[in-house]
Amino acid sequence: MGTEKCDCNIIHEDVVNRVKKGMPKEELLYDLADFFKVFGDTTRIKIIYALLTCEMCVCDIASLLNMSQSSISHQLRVLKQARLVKFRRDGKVVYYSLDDGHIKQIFDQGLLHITEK
Amino acid sequence: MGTEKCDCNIIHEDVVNRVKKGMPKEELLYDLADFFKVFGDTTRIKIIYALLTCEMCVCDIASLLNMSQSSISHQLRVLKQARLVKFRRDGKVVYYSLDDGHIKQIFDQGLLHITEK
DNA sequence: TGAACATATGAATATATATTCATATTATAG
DNA sequence: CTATAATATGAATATATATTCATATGTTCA
Repeated sequence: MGTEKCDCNIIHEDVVNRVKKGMPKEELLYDLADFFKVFGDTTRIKIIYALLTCEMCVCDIASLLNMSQSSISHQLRVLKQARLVKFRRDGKVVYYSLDDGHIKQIFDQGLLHITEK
Repeated sequence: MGTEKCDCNIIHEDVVNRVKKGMPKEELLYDLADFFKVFGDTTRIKIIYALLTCEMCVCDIASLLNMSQSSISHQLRVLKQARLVKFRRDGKVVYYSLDDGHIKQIFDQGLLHITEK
């Protein structure tokens, strides 16, 4: 070998091989990490929580979180790209709302973990 | 006011106030983002997926993922701090395993989202 | 048409974080 | 006790990303 990145011996080769077989495809794991990355930011978490109550326009979200319109808009783009929010335009105003049914359940599972013990 | 971070007008003050009331505490939202941040990295996702099958030692995980022992150890520390993995020592070898019952469900919800449509 | 407003976005900056490298710690075997 | 192996960890580096700033785009209304 020689070009192994791993700098230690395989202690349990059978285990490693068995686990390797059960691992999902690299790409799927990458996408999954990318998906959770979206939830890994306080601002985005707050936006999502707000939208759990009702749809809101960009200004309202900025007011609610006391943050700049620009930063909210940037984060809404991230949420949009992750297909977590959708929007509708009404004149000058753009209303954002949630576009995923799993969010609440994912949040609840997360809350279960952090409030546990 | 004047010291408002938000640079736009509140268009729907009633909505903002209503949503504000429903928002969880700042600290909880921060903790939740911190929790999901742990899942937002491919290496950690892979480690967790591996441990879903069975407990593994550091070397085995490094071999499995073809990464250095050090980086795996660093990431295991993150997972440990997030109370997502636990470990037991057997001589020189340290075995890691999952320490949370919600992980599988959270992953499944995430997979539902990314494989949808 | 043009002024005003809501939103979007590119670039710059600041900050967070993943990996590497070198080395420390802990345990076993001889 | 010493050499070796498995793991842990601090510091440095490289990379990702959140926010800001300036400005562009799109829409309404006078």
